Amino acid sequence: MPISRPNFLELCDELVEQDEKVFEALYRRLGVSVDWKQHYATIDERSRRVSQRAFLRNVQRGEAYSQEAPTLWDIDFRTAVAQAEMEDRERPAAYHKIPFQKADGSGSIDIDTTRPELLAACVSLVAHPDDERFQPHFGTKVIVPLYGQEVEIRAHELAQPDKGTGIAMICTFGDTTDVTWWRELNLEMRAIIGRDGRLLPDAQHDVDPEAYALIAGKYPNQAQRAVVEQLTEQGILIGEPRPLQHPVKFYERGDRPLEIVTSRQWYIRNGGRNADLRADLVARGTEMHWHPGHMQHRYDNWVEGLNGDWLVSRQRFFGVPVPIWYRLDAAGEPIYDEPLLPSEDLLPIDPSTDVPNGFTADQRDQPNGFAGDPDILDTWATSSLTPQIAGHWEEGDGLFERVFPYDMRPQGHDIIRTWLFSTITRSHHEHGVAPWSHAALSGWILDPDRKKMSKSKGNVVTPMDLFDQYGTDAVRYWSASGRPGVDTAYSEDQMKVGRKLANKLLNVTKFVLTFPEADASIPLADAVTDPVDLSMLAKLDEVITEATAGFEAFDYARALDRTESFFWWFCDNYVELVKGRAYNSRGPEAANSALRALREALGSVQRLFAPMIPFATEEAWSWWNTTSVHAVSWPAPSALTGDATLIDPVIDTLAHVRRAKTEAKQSQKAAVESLVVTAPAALHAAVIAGDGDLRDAGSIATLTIVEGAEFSCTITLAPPD
RNA sequence: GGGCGCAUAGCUCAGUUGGCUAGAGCGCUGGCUUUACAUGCCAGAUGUCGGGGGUUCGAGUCCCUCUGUGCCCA
Repeated sequence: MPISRPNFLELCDELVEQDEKVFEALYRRLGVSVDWKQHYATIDERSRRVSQRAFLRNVQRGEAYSQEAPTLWDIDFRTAVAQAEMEDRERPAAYHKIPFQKADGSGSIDIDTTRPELLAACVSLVAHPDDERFQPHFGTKVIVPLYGQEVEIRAHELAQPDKGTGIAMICTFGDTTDVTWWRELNLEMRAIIGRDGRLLPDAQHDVDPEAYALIAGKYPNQAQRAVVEQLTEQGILIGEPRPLQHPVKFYERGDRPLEIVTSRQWYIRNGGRNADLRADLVARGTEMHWHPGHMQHRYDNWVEGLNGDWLVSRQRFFGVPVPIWYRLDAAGEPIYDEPLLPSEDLLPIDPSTDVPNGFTADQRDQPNGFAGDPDILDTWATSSLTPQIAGHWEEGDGLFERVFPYDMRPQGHDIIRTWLFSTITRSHHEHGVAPWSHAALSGWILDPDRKKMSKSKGNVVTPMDLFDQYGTDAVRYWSASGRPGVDTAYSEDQMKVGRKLANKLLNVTKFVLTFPEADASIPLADAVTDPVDLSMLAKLDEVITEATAGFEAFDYARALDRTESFFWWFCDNYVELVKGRAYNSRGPEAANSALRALREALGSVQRLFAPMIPFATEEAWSWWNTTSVHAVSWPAPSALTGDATLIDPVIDTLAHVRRAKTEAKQSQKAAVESLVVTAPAALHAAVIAGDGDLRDAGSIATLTIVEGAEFSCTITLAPPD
């Protein structure tokens, strides 16, 4: 059923609206804290306006241009494809050895080709200029088998002497090297493949029409069979075809090899044809910090390896229209050199329905009238403007001036060559700066076998089910434990660990809050007096410092790791150690020191964990605060005078006691008749400081300290009841 | 073929300018009904730090080389 572009866009908008709701629900569930009033869709009105405005500016400054040129073309999608969307795939092929008779009758020259079906498109033979085997032949002519056209033998450095027979045929066009040769050697055009992927119905000039009729209208692979059959029947083909594997260019979403057809397309200059611009864009990359740093190499390699400008027009329906019309001459042919541009205040426009200034609708597609550009801009041509779209560039509200250049672009490393590079290119052209100061590249989520997840493999896991099963915090915990830029294997085991962590946080909070609230009017430094408590807070200070440094270096995994290690130590050792004192075993002042320290640590830990496990921390925080944990300030070190290492021998002693009970298969509650700690004199003060807590935690009747070079404990358990 | 990574316990990984006996979690084994938590607690076993060479008083860490593996590009 035919449908107009506006109607099609309308249907797309409806679908987008539905999908947006699904995604918003997902992101809200994930706990992403963004301003939901600030959303946009890649194709909504503002995005179209910004995209068209930026493109028109590029056109006016000469950074965008249209050109009739050989273009990589997907015959199924019926559209041109940009360099960034191509990939090489190994495909079986076969060398066919074919002799070309010299035009002067002085013998023949053998060539090897994987595409004999393109003999009818042959425009030259080429060998390396230093190749002595062919030097005598340069400038002479040969006759193409079957089709009879005469072509000249040329020299070019890209010809590889060790490939095939060392001399290749140039066709318009078999591959991208053909395009280079064609351009640099100023060869004629003898194209035979059409946009539908079939061989054109009529033979090109100089090509024998009868021979060509046998392959006209066929797909290349069908034509190849026909040509090989002919070559064999006529005894031309030398030997059997020799199979080989070689890389063939595909559209990354396509199923059939790309062909090269000539068409008019829009390009944006990206340095692919200009070394100065290329150097400028590489320099933009050095203006930002890369996380991790080695990702910058990928950017540099990509920019330095570009071999053409950025093809931005696409022959598709859904997208931002190229905002251009063309005047038609008396014969109804477009005058491409003088495109008609809309004024910016009319944007966004659709040239298929809107009429350029000075024309009327009935002049559309009429001689001396106008025609709209039928193409759309590639999705990356709009995505490359996300800073401008999100920041309301030239939308009159002043937001852009406040947010641009941005602090950070977070994205996957697989789209450095597309999203990241194209964004830098547009920002360079439009604003003359790098669009942000930090690029944070995340790795991929791999399946448990460390394979990349993809729809085609069917190994994709969607998050919503995992949120239901393990809780959002658990999924976030797992994902935050993958270091920046490093691929992370999907692991439900890690999610279980995250679930345990969230649960532990809730429980320890509940426990600490069962104790009466200490008098908060007394400064922390005056209330926390016990060296054991001060030591714990000193350790916490180190953790806060390290976690903060981790975040500042974009290493959230490190921040999580340090916080988590401290937290489990805190629960299993510190809390167990001071529990008795908190229960008032040694009087209110001693208890108060522990209670203040416990709450201080809890408050910091909840804030340190808040970015990773936002829901459990918010819940736990709400039990004893009226604010949101996500709105309060980041924890700062307490800067008290504690010695972070003082508590270590105390915990070590407790571990010895626990081990003794475990080895005796006794409960940890079992009574200890006597504990003798042998320790170097330097550790005595620490053990003495922990004496009371140790007695409580270990149910120890008598604790004696003696001097000795090696730390050891002698434990006598009380006889069981 | 070029570029960039990775290789540490059965598994997933940490190990920041080289520095005591290489760590964690999971898993495994054994024990503990302990008044925040059995979604818990205590303890235990497991390593040629991929191979080789070099620098150094000292190398998982730095250099060279080889092997394996992954990504990007041609």
